[in-house]
Amino acid sequence: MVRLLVVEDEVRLAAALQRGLQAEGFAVDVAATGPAGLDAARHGGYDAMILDVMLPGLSGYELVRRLRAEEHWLPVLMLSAKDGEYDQADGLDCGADDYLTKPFSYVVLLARLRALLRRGAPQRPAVLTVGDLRLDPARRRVTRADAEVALTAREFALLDYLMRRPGQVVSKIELLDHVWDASLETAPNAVEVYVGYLRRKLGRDRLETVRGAGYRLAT
Amino acid sequence: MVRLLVVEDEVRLAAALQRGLQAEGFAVDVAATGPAGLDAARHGGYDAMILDVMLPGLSGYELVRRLRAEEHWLPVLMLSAKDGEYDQADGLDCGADDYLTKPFSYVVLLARLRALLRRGAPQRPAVLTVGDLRLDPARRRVTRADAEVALTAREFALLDYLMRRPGQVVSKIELLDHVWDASLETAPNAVEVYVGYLRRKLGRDRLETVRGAGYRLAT
DNA sequence: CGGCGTCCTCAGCGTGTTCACAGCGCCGAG
DNA sequence: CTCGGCGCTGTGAACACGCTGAGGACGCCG
Repeated sequence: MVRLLVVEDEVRLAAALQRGLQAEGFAVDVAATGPAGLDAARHGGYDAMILDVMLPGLSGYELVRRLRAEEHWLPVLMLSAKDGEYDQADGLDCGADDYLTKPFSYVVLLARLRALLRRGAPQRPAVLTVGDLRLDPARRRVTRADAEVALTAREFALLDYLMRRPGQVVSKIELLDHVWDASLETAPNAVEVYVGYLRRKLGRDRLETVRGAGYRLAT
Repeated sequence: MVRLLVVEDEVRLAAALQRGLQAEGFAVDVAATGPAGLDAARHGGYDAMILDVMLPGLSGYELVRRLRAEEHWLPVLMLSAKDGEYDQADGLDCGADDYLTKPFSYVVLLARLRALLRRGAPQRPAVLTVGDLRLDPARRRVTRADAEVALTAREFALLDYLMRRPGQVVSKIELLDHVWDASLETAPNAVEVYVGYLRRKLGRDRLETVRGAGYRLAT
């Protein structure tokens, strides 16, 4: 499953992109602001990003620059209403991999996107990393300090969810909603049980419990 | 009808903005000082605010910070003569949604404003900061002078409520209503007890008691 | 059909949290 | 100075929360 991040503040365009790309078989997440996009790109384990230049909070240019400065090599396809030579040059200079001006043909977008994915990013780690924990969503593999850890489906889903929110407190209800899908039918105790399993396999202190609030993955 | 609030003390610029934006079909009110702007933003039911940083009475940074602390999520476009990266970062950290440096192009202002309105009000609870106290709701972490402070659920909720109203006197009844949810069943003494706990952990002089009225978080 | 792995419930236990209580100190009024 | 009221705090008991081992239900595979 190829995972894409669309950073676009115009709601209709974002929704259209999401629908279209999902129909092509991509998993698509959308961020609506510069800061939100930067954060998602940092931690989300995406295969590529489609990035608008005009964003609230942080421009697309600045977003790519910061991303590259932090040595994230995620392929970036920039979208812009401007079409001056200078603007394109600016975008590419900032570290984008390709540049498309609005209005653009959807077919062209798809073609360029595929080209980008084919090319890939040389140094790209398509895995989530937190401390010495690594989780590869595609291969469904988890390693801790380079040693493989065998997880069941549920354990994997739980760890996956937590690793996408490192350092944040996640409530049991939230976990039931997103990892279990059926919060009403499952007792919150199930979460405690599975946190226990993960702790046994990953180390006692990786998962902090915040009494009365939820759990937090230590960064 | 889209309603805008312009907070700008420079009369000529304020008038020019008002005229220009009205010509675009917006309803525009102007406030000339920080306190007046804060008050208008609180109670005016505006769709967005254009906010100068340099203001008499209360800086634009501080204004946004207070607004966000009170959980008003009105889109804010900041205007500033400074253009250092740090100033921008400061503005955005305080909770502004976009930032424009003077002198700015009127067309750019309009475009950004529209982008802001398109997106609507953000649901972004940033970190609360009062003095050297920092409270991060998402991570559920509290630090005092960069040292982490461990709080129980109740202590955290109490501090959270007070930090959203820095410098204001909050009565025990109000605290029982909002932090305890069951004011009838709990004695007001519980508040005194927990204020005591917080004082022990955060420092004696952070929480002032206003005899006969309530408590106030020192700014 | 039996063995196996996974998922989840259940009940008991330890522990941290919450809060009532009561005595005391401080502050302001008279 | 005295007195009353308000707020502070140490003590302790009830309680809620989260952890864990045991085990039942279910599906899968030989």
